[in-house]
Amino acid sequence: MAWTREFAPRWSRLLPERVFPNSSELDATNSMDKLLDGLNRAQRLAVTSPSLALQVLAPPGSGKTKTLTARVSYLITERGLQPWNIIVCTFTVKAAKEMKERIKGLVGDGLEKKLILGTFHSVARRFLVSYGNLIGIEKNFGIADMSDSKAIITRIIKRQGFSIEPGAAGARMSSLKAKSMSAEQYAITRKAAEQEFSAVYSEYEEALRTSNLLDYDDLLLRCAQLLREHPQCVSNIEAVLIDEFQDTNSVQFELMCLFSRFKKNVTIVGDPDQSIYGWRNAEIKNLERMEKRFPGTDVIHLEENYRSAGAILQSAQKVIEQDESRPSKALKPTFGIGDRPVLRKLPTADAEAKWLVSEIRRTQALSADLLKFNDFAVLLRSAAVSRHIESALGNSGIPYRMVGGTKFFDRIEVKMILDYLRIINQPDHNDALLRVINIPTRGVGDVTVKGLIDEAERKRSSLWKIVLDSVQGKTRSDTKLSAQASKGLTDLVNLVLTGQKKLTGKDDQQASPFDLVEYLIKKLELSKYLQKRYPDDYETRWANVEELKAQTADLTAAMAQGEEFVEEEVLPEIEGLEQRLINANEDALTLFLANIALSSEVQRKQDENPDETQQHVTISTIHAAKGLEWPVVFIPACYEGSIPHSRADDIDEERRLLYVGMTRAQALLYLSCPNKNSQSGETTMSHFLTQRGIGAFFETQGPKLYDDAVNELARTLRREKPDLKQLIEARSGYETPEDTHYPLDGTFPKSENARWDQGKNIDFKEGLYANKRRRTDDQSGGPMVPVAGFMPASKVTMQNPAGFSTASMSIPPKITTAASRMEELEAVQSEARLRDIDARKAAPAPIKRSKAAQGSANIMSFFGKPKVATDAAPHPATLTRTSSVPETQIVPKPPASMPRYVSNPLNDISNVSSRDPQRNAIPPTKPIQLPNFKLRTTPLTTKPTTTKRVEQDVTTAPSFSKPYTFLSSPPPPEPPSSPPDQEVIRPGGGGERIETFRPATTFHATSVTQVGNKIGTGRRLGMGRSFKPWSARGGRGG
DNA sequence: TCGCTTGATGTTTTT
DNA sequence: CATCAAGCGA
Ligand SMILES: Nc1ncnc2c1ncn2[C@@H]1O[C@H](COP(=O)(O)OP(=O)(O)OP(=O)(O)O)[C@@H](O)[C@H]1O
Repeated sequence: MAWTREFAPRWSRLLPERVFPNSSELDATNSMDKLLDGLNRAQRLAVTSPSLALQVLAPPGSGKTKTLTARVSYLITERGLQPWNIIVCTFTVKAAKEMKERIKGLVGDGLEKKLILGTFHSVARRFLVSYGNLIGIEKNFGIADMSDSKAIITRIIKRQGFSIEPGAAGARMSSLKAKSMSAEQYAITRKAAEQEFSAVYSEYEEALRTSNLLDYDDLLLRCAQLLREHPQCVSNIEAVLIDEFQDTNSVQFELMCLFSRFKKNVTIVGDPDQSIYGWRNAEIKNLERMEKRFPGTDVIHLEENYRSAGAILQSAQKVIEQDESRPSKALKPTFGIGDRPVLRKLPTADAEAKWLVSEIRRTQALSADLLKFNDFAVLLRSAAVSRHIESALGNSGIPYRMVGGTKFFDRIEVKMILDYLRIINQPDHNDALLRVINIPTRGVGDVTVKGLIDEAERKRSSLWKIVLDSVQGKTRSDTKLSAQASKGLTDLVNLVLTGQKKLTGKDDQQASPFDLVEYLIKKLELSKYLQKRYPDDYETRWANVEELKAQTADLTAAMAQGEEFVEEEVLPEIEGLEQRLINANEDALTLFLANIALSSEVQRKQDENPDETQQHVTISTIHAAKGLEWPVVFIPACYEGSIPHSRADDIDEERRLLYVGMTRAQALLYLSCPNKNSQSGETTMSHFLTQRGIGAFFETQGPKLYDDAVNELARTLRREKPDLKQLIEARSGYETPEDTHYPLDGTFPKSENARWDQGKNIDFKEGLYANKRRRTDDQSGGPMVPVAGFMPASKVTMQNPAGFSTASMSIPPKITTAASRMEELEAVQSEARLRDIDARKAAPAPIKRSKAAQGSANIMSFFGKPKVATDAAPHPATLTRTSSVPETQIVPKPPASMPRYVSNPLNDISNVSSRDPQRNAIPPTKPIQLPNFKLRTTPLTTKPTTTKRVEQDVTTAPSFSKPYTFLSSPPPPEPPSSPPDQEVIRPGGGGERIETFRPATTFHATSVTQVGNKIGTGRRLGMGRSFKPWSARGGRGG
């Protein structure tokens, strides 16, 4: 009996069959050739599997993502599914972008855009925008980002006089929400002790409601609710595909089920070993739950690894195996064994950074430039440890880009403008209003604000309404306003109302988001405000404002292109269901703001031929590196407390994190551990790397890179192997062809004193390190390689002007875009920094390093590339979608030469190109179909006022051509002759070396952009208090 | 009551 | 470097 049950539905669990390939047919079908090309047998089976529910479980580098991509294409081209009936969910925006690109390559331009593809959150948002009204969600709901949430929580706790910590409360609420436990439910089951928390939870939800906001969890929850109550919203969905399934939480799982409710066609790929989001309530259990929920789920395992050299896999395996609860699985290399990974000990974090740079230089040189900057990544447990590395890279002129860390849109000066936009878009956004109600200061102080808030609370109304009423005198406000407060609020109200009017104005009057930003900047006298508020910092901050302008301009231009933006926003039409129409300007603003909230990282697709100058080393958190790969990977700071992180509560997850990091490497992997961290605490190497026997899997120093090693490296990377003669030349011409500058035991070069060497964590390594230890003597202390960037530099990687462009780029004569403006401003800064350096040389007091910089981001990527309108076929009407894609359509060939390897996984991040003239020149706007939309033909042109302002600033600063000269000349910070020992920390000096300058291309997460390699180093380091030698501040130190 | 300065404080990972 | 509390002058 059981079997009938089981058997019967079996067939119904198969895909409707157009082609039902068996294995012999697999390679036969012609149109499928391209699809299956470059896939192994298991992958092909997965791609063409007739099962409705399919799990592809496989270790890193086995081509899961590739397989998923191919399956999407297969469903479209071979199974005849319409792309708009397919939902593809990824975990990050970056992954979504990349997948879209890959699918585009397989199914041809256009189709991929019609997929419902994005992160869970963005897909959920799309549904809520279209159908939210069905469950009482107002159309213009905003998204509460983390700072919104935190502000709300803090406010509640403060008002109630509770003692719980806002951060913890937030995390707990999120955790409850991720499990669909509402405030009401929680209130019922709560323990007495949790009363406070329960109250905060309820009030938080209430606050979100009043502000018409959804937080991240709400997006998922409410979407699930929508689909539960109105399943017809997904009645068209024929297939659902999920990437990185191991990182889904239970609401996401439910969403997946709901999406696939009708056809029950689900493909997921994942790897339990790579589950690193448990802290965000991801549940690996979902794998089993899926098997239960979709009886007959097929599981396919992929085994071969196509990414990494064998030795890397072995070491990674050795790490992950330490988790004993894990079923044993092997990683099967398809490449040669390669060089063994390196596990390197160094004296300090600073030395570690310098060593890292020297290894980049060395490997580049010895491989005769087989490796470009793009091929290197530095992966970190936490962004905080990036500083040494950033400055070391910067000091040697290596361009880099930082992913993660403080985000562009979180910078206060940017956030401030955004908050105003949000208020204009949605005045009831209490917290946005609260944040800027007195910024710039307009005479509305704490007391007034408090009074207004209380009143709002009492009347259960929004802050905006109270303010509006009291200003317009409709209500005799309960709060007495001082004359100045009253005036200030009136100004604010007028500002917002005018903004709204502009936004909704009719036809010609209608303002684009870009216009609005300009309007705000002008009306708020932002420049003046920033100057006053941040005198030392003004240039940077203003540059950020300019960047925001540029971003908005990009958006505006993209929308002027028309359809794409609407297309990505709208869902397919479903009979009998009304969908909210999208097209007006207001929606553009809403979408713009939403995308900012949903993009921890935004990136732009890089042009096909990234020219050399865009090359950069990537610095990223391990989390953000998931799913990516690089030829050479460094994982510094492998000590207890960093990885596993001291605050982590799941050690296994930390181990997996290390595993994920290690498996990003294709050819070379370096782990390293400083004996002292930057807080000058002594460190113990991560116990993941000190297990018995693991030492055998690592080398203690960087690879020697003789020619056969380089050749193998080339093979692993599927690149052409360098000429032998070149290799020999490179080697003989290189000063330090071996990684021997730093003693292998982690002591300082030439220093006999090894007092930190005491005991505990060396015992087992003793054997390993013992015989090599005295090698130290050979080190006559040759010049540190990192400095090479400053040298005349004929030897080292001179192919790469990029490394030096930081220093030598010149500012293009007369461009008036925000971006170029910014470059000038940055130049001013470097000038300032120079003065700083001089000052410090004069008075060499130890200076504390200050924290890293900002980045910028490009929101544009959400709207597609602002390409010049080409001969593109006229788009079918986007709002009413008929099946505009003939099934017979033959899939266009992919770009003839799909490179066999993906040389740079992060290509898509780049933007540098985006700042190119091409981009700066606003694409010729072709008339759009959207009736309501006002065209801007020259959005990027700086307004005269701005220009003047900036020019003034520039002229008050000394000529800025100087810094560049400086940067490309011999290293100033320390006498070039100074032996390496100089960097030894003087006991009691408290000091690390003084930073010389803040490297050029710091990009943060979000950051994708332009500030690019072109800028003469914008960000400052070591500025902080010490910066401003000429200012009144000086005296303190002595 | 507001605006500004000063000093003390603190830092995982991200949709 | 950002945030926050405390304190002072207007
Ligand atoms: N059959 C194959 N032949 C050659 N190369 C392949 C094959 N399958 C995948 N690759 C390559 O292997 C690399 C890893 O692929 P992919 O990113 O899809 O792996 P993954 O399983 O998703 O990895 P991760 O779990 O780390 O995200 C890519 O460079 C991809 O092009």
